[in-house]
Amino acid sequence: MAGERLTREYFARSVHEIAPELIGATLLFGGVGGVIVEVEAYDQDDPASHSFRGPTARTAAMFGPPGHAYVYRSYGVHWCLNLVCSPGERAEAALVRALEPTHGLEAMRERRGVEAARALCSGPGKLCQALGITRAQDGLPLDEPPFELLARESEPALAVGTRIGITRAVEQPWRYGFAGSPFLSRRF
DNA sequence: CAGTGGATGCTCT
DNA sequence: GAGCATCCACTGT
Repeated sequence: MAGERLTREYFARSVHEIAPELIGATLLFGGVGGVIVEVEAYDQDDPASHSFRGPTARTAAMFGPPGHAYVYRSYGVHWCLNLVCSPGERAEAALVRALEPTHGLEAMRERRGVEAARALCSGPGKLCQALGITRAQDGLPLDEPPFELLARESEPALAVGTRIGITRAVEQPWRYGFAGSPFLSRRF
């Protein structure tokens, strides 16, 4: 299921190439995690992207080197994890929206306070809570512990749709998913 | 099921 | 001071 490690060099390309390839990859944090089944792409010319208006204190990691984490707080309550991509000088990122839990299910259940496997990581806020990811991981490299990111070994059936929870550039088809997975945040 | 609204904190205008 | 890349509980079918 899990292939070779995705290095920071891997992320030195456009998010529009990388995001669909991430479906089926394995993401672990401290040995806990699973298979990425849903991501969204955000580029710098995108009004919905945090990098659209240029660098700020919050978005510094998104303007940093690719292959690192960009973690931000959402609605004052949740954390959301992005994988920073960059073709040259552009600040782009893939928002990890859902995992199929495969490693450390009991740790996830404790942190989430729910039992059902499909409720553990079926949303960007949920998966950060399940894995224990917070602002403390903002800017950390993805190719070193406690992160572990492994390429997929086979190509899954890909679902494509519009992004969720945004108010600008709503029509861009930059949401990618593992077609038919029961672990998505929403059906396509 | 579908739709609504509250919680909550921080960033940027 | 508004608005937000969310989640959950609650309502009404």
